[in-house]
Amino acid sequence: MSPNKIPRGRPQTFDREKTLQTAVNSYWADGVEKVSINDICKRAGISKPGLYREFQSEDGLKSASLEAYRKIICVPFFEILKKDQPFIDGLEEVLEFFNREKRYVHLRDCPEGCLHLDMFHSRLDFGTATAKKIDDLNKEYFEQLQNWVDRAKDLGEIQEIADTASLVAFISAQFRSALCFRKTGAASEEIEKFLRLGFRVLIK
Amino acid sequence: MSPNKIPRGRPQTFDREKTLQTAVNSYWADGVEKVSINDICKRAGISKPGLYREFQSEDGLKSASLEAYRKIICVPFFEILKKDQPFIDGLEEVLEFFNREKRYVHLRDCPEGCLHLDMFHSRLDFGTATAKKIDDLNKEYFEQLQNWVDRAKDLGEIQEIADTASLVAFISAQFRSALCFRKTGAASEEIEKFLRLGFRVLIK
DNA sequence: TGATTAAGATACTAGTTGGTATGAAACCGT
DNA sequence: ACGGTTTCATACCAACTAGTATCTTAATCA
Repeated sequence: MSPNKIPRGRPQTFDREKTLQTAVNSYWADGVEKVSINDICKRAGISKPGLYREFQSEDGLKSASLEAYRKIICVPFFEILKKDQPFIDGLEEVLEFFNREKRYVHLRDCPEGCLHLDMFHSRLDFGTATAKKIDDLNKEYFEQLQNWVDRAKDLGEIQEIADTASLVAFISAQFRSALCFRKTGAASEEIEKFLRLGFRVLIK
Repeated sequence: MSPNKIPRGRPQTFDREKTLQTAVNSYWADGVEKVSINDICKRAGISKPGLYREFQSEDGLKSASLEAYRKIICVPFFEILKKDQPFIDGLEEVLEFFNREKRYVHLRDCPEGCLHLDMFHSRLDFGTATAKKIDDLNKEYFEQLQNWVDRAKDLGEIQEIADTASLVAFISAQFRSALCFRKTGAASEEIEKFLRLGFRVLIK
C-alpha cells in the first residue's frame, strides 16, 4: 500500500493505538469482567461503530488487548528468563522485575496484577480468539519457565528435589502469589521477602 | 416463639435452607460475579420477592451465603489448625483436607476452589454486609494461621527463617495456590507434591 | 459542482441486571 | 361465610450490556 495514497472518504480520526492502550489499561486496572465496551469508548473518546469497525467484536478487542499486554509485559519478562546467566542472577533480575525497580522503571506507572493471569482465571468466559490467545500465552509462559529450570538443572544450579514439571508449577505459583500480594497492596520488600522464602527450596 | 403457633396468613413454601444451599453452591461453583439473583431463583425454584423477603437484598444473600460456607468449610479447617498436636501431624491433616480424602469425604461432592478466596479477590464489588463478612473471615483465617505458626515456633517444630507474619503470608500463599491448582483441574497427587515442596522450607 | 466513498455521531435493538408494585391465592379467627 | 393476614407468581421498572442501522459529515474524483 502506497504511503502517499489518500483514501477517498471522510478522513479517519479513530486512533487504534490510543484505543488499544485505553483498553489494556482499563482491563488491567479494573478487571476484564468489570469493563464494558461502552466504558472503553467513553474513556478513549471514540464512537462504538468506530471501535467495531477496527476490532470487529468484543472478542477481537480483548484478544488484541492481550497481545498488546504480551508485548509490553510478558516479552520483557521472558527475555530475563532467556538470558544466558547463572540461575541466581536471573532470579535477582526477576525479583527486580516484580518490584519494578531500577531497570524496570517503565513498569512503575502500570496497574498492579497481571492481565494474562486475570484472563486465564476466567478463561471460559471469553470468545474463541481471546481464549486462544490466553492459551497460547500460557503455553509460551510455561515453556519459558521450563527452559529456565532445565538450564539451571543441567548446570547443577538448583536442588534436584523434584521433576521439572513440579518445579515449574511451584515457581509459577510463587509468581502468581507475588502478583496477588501486589494487588492487595503489599509492600515491595514483603513481596521480595516472600519470593526469596519460596526460592530457598530450590537454590543450593 | 411457641412451636405450635400457626401463623395467620398463607403458609410459606419458601425454604430458607434449600435456597441458601443453592446460593452457596452456585456462587462457589460458578463464581460470585457470574451468578445473578435470577439464576438462583430459577435454580432454587423460588420467586424473586420470596428471596428478597428473606434476605432483603443481594448483599444480604451473599453475606448469608458466605457465612454458610464458613460453617461448612472454614470452621472444620480451623479445627485442624487448632488441634493440640505436632506441627507435622497438623500438616498431614491439612494435606488430607486439601485432597479431600479419608475423613473429609463430605467435601468430595463440593465444587472446587474456595468461595471466600473468590470473594476476597473482588472484595470491592460487594455491599457493606458482604464486605464485612469477607474481612471478618479473612481476619479469622489469618489469626488461625498465626496461632498455628506461633505454636510450632514455640515448640521448635519449624525453622526460624523469618518472622511469623512472613511465614503466615507464605503458608497462605501456598494454600491459595493449591486451591488454584485444584480449580484448573490438577490431580490430587500433584497438589500434594506442590504443598510438600513449599513446606520443605519450614520443616526442620 | 456533483457523484462517490468512508467515517462520524446518535439512536436503536434485544436481552440482562437488581429490585418492586400488584393482585391473586391460601390460610386463620370469628 | 367472611374479613384479615401473609405469601405467592407475574409483570413491571430503570439501568445496563453487546452489537447495529441510520443518517450526517467530510473527504476525493470527475
